[in-house]
Formats: sequence, C-alpha cells, structure tokens
Amino acid sequence: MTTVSRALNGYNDVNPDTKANIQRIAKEMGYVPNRAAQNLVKTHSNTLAIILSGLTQDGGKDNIVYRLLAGMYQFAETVNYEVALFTTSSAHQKEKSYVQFCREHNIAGAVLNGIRLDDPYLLELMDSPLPCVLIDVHEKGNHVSAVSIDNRLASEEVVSVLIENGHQKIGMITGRREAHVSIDREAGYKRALEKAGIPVVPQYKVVGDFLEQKAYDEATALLTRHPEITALFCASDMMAIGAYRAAKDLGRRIPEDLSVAGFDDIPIAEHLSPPLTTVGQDFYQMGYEAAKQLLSMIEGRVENKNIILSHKLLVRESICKL
Amino acid sequence: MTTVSRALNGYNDVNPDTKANIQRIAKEMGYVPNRAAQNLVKTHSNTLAIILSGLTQDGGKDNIVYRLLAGMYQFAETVNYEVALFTTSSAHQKEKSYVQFCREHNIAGAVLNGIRLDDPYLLELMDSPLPCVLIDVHEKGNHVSAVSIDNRLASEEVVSVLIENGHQKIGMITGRREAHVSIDREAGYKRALEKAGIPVVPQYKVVGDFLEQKAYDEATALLTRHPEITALFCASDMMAIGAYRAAKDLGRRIPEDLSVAGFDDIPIAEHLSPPLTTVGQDFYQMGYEAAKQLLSMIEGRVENKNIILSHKLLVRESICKL
DNA sequence: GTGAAAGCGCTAACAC
DNA sequence: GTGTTAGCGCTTTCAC
Repeated sequence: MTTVSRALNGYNDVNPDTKANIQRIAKEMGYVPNRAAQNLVKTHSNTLAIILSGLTQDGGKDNIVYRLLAGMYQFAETVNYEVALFTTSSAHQKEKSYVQFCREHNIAGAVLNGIRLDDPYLLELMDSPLPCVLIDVHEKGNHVSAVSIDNRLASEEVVSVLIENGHQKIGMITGRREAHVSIDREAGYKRALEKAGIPVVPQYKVVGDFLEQKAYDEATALLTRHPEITALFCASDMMAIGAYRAAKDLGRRIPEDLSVAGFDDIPIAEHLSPPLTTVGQDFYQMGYEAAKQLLSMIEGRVENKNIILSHKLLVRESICKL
Repeated sequence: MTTVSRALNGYNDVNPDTKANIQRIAKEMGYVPNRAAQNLVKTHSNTLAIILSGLTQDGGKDNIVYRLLAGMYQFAETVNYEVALFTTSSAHQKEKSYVQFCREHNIAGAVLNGIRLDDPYLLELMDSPLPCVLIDVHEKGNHVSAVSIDNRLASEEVVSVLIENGHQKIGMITGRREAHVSIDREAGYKRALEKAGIPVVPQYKVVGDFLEQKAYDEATALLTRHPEITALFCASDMMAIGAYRAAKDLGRRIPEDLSVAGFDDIPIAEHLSPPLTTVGQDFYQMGYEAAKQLLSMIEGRVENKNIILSHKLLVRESICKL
C-alpha cells in the first residue's frame, strides 16, 4: 500500500523496477485515485478556484471570467495546480460564507471577482487564513492580495482624450456605488476635469450600475435633461452600449452629436458602430498574476501584495473633435 | 456523532430540541462540513460539472460557456445540486480520460461542450456509466444524452433567406471537420441550394475551423478566386466576423457587395455593422435542459435521450436583395 | 526499499 | 431518539 502510493506519486525512494511494475498494473486495472480520499488525508489541496456569484441569463457578455480563468489556468499548469470555477448565489452566501465554502471544497486559494465593498464576506476574508486574491478591490488583509489596473489614472487619461478634443460638457455614467472601481473611475473623471480647469457639474453624473439597460435609461434621462452635453464617459463598455442605444433613440449620432468613451474593452467594443474608445484591461494577464500571487501566498512566501497592471488606452472612432 | 450528522443534514428522526441545539452549537463553533470526507463515504456526489478543454488567451468571445453554466446553475439550484467548472488540456487528457477525471473529482454527471468526433474519449464515454450530456453532438450511448438545436434545418432556413433575396452564388465557410455541427450545417446549406434548384459548387466551400483569423484568410482567398460570389454563409458568427473583415479589406461593402449570414447569435452579432443575420441558439436553455437531463440519468430515471431545442432565425441587415 | 498500522472527517448500520 | 462502531481510499509515520 505504502509502496503503491509512493510509486504512483512519483517518490524516489522506491525501487525503479517495482515502481514501473506498479504503474503498469495500475494502468491495466484502470486505477483512478480518489481525490476526496487524498484531500481528506492531505489537508492541503492543489486547487485554485474562482468563485462566481449571481450568474444571470444574459450576463457574461464581457468575457472577463473566461479570460481570468484562462490566465489562471495558464499559470496553474506550470506549477501542477488545478483550476476550478464554483458557482454560488447571494442566497447561499447568506448561509455560508466564502471562507466556509472554500473549506468545504478544499480550495487552496481563491480569486474573487466583482466583490462588493459592502459584502459582509469581505470583512471575513480579511481575517481569514485562506489565501485570496481580489480583482479590482484593494483592501488590506493578511492573506488578501489584489490585482487591478490603475483605474483612476486610466479614467483620467480617457476623459483627457475627450477634453483634448474640445469637449467641456462631459457627462458620466458610473457603476455600482458598492464597487471599488466605480469610486476610482469617478475620481479619475473628476481629476481630468479639474486639471483642465473645467468645473465638475454634479448633475452630469448618473448611476448605471454596470448594467446596459440601466445605463440606457439613465443616459436617456441625462441627455434629455442636459442636451448641452457633448460627450459621455461610461465606467464600463456594457454601459456604453446602453448609451449608444440611448443616443440613437434620441436621434443623436455618435460621434457627430455625442462622443462616447467606455471602459474594459470587451469583445463587442471594437465592433460597435462606431468602434468604441475605451480602456483595455488584460484580464488574461490579471488571471495569470492572480494565480501566481495565490501560489506565493499558499506557499507562505508572501503575505499580501497589491499588484497594479498596465492598461491600454484605445482611442477609436467614437470621439469627434468639437 | 450520528445525531450531530443527522441534525446537520436535516433528518427528521432527531428530537427538535436536540436538533436546534446542535445547529446552534455548530454555528458557534464555526463548524464547516468537510466535502472530501462526505464524498468519500457517500460515493454519490451532488456536483454537476462542465469540463473545459483548450482555454485560449483570446477565446470565449461567444459567451457560450457562461450561458451554459448559468442555465445549469439555474436548474441545479432547484434540486440542491452544485455546479462546478473544471479545466483541463489535451495534454492532460492524454494521461487521463474524461471519465477518470470525473471519478477523481467525484462528479455526478458532466456536460461536455465542443467535443470532437475524433476525440478518443467520445468512445470511452459511450461505454462509461458516468452520466453525461453532450452539447451539439448526437451519439448513442447508454449513459450519454445530447442537447442541441436542429442544426441542419436551421442552416437550411438561413441559407434559404439568402436564396429568397435572389442570391445564387453562395459560398460557405464551414467549421472544423471533426465537429458534428459542421456536418449538419453544411448539409443544411446544400439542401437549401438543392431545394431551390441551385447547383452546389464544391469550390465555393472553404474550411474556417470556427476561428476568426482562419475564416478571414479563407474568405479572402475564396472571394479573390471567385469574385462572382454574392453571399456567404458562415457556420459560426466568429467566422462571420472574419468574413466581414475580409470583405472590408477587399473593398466589398456588406451587404451591398456581399451578403453574409452567421450562426450562434453571439453578443457581438447584433452590434456588428451591419448587424449580422444569424441563427439564435439559447445556450442558457441548453444548459438548463442539459442539467435536467443529467439529473434524470443520475437518478436512473432515463438512460439516454436526444433533446432538440428550437432555434430562432434572426434576419438582420447583413443581407441585401439582389 | 518495503510493509504494518493509524487516522484524516464523515455517514450508515446497528444496537440500545 | 441517541450512542457505538466500522469503514470509505488514501497518505504517512514508524518499524523492519
């Protein structure tokens, strides 16, 4: 039994002949190791996880999760770890926290995307020994790291492009208030205006919650109330799509009558008509770095770290010179 | 111990007071059940899985997997099952088959998307007792079901739309030869032509492997060799995007100089310029039905079943009347 | 270099 | 209605 276990797990204190023999026989018998049993005794698992909450019927159009996953997998493969995605819902989360969930599933470390600032589990994570990497949320915790781009700076840059093109009356559609990135992106927007000496008009800001439909509604209302607005900065591309639709329904052409900029560079962005000016985030690389950081934490090499990746300003035809 | 286990698992042969007590204490202690231990002893797991092979850096633009997952989750929740996504690669598959993989991970049943006809594991699945549902591949096996739309019919319909608009010289970009749907979609294309009494020209068909770039290359070559072609049927929207690009680079406007139809209705499709005529597949519903069917098989109610869902013909502006 | 034995955390028989 | 016991399949001391 011992020898068998060792042979199969590639230990070196087994006679090469015995080893080969055992491996052959295992193959012949169609032996399959039982992960549950291994996990039970080993305590330490080698599964990196990404946990998804709130799957919706028409969500996922930004393929962010796919790209995070692909990046995580790419790294995990090099260190012989597995990557799994687990699903949960806020209803389940009420009964069971992230940490409990991870314990139950024997997860070595988790990547969390889209967590809200007011999420009770965020606090719990901070105190937990479970290594975890947050995407887009920078919080301090002993076993919590973060990966993101500099959202404030990126927003500032993209809004500056609008300003350089002569726009002064620039509206903004922000994301959910509870999202860290909403705050950063709004701060960037304000800073760009201030740097250019343009007054920040509070009425020019509406909340789109990162949803296309909500953004459509809010953009429609905003542009109706303030027809003087010549450009719109949207905190996500999905919201920019809503803004495109709103502009169209209001009879305003993009970019001639309204310039629009987004954020994320989702696959649709470059195919919109006109192609959308936006900020490109490399989610694949984020996943890769997140997994890498996770491993460092699992192996106790690093406690926590904030990783800032570079972004890319993608100026496309959705902006016109005034 | 027994009582604790029973109380926590909601059995009814426990004194209500004791039960309440145990649950309270469990909570206070921060007790977390260990899935590994449970799985070890229970044999039967309650995890439905979707297994992904060949994640790529720029894949996932069609958000098919997301929608399958969301649909599966929706159903799984109603029956208290979990849904997990596992990643693997062809390299790993060489060492370990799908079935072994599922055993190892204690998966009750799996949904497989994008499996190839020449995949050695397809054969293995057929003989395996592991319940599994294939998306888009109809094969007979004792514990293998399938969910798809009627690809042949759908293709026939969309190509018929091209014909009704006066097109006669219709090219086709097919997908991977090893994909079941490629065969069906090609058959539908031929049948539409034959029904209309239009000769099928073998030179009008190229293979795009479901890849945008490959489709671009092949479309460019095809349209250069056969400039008389007035319409193009692409077996996937991603390939249609490649065709759009090819047409643009060749100076042919869509739809004036070239009509294009696709397949899948990925999120980008309706945002293309012009919006793409295509066949809508409800992957969310597919995921839902797949999970439902999986459960039936797990519980031994049904052995296997081929489920055909309805599709939707989405005629948009990428086609012009000749 | 190999075997024996203990035990990971849980559930299911079985007795009480 | 509750406690006792065995054992799921594996790894890991510890002898030999």
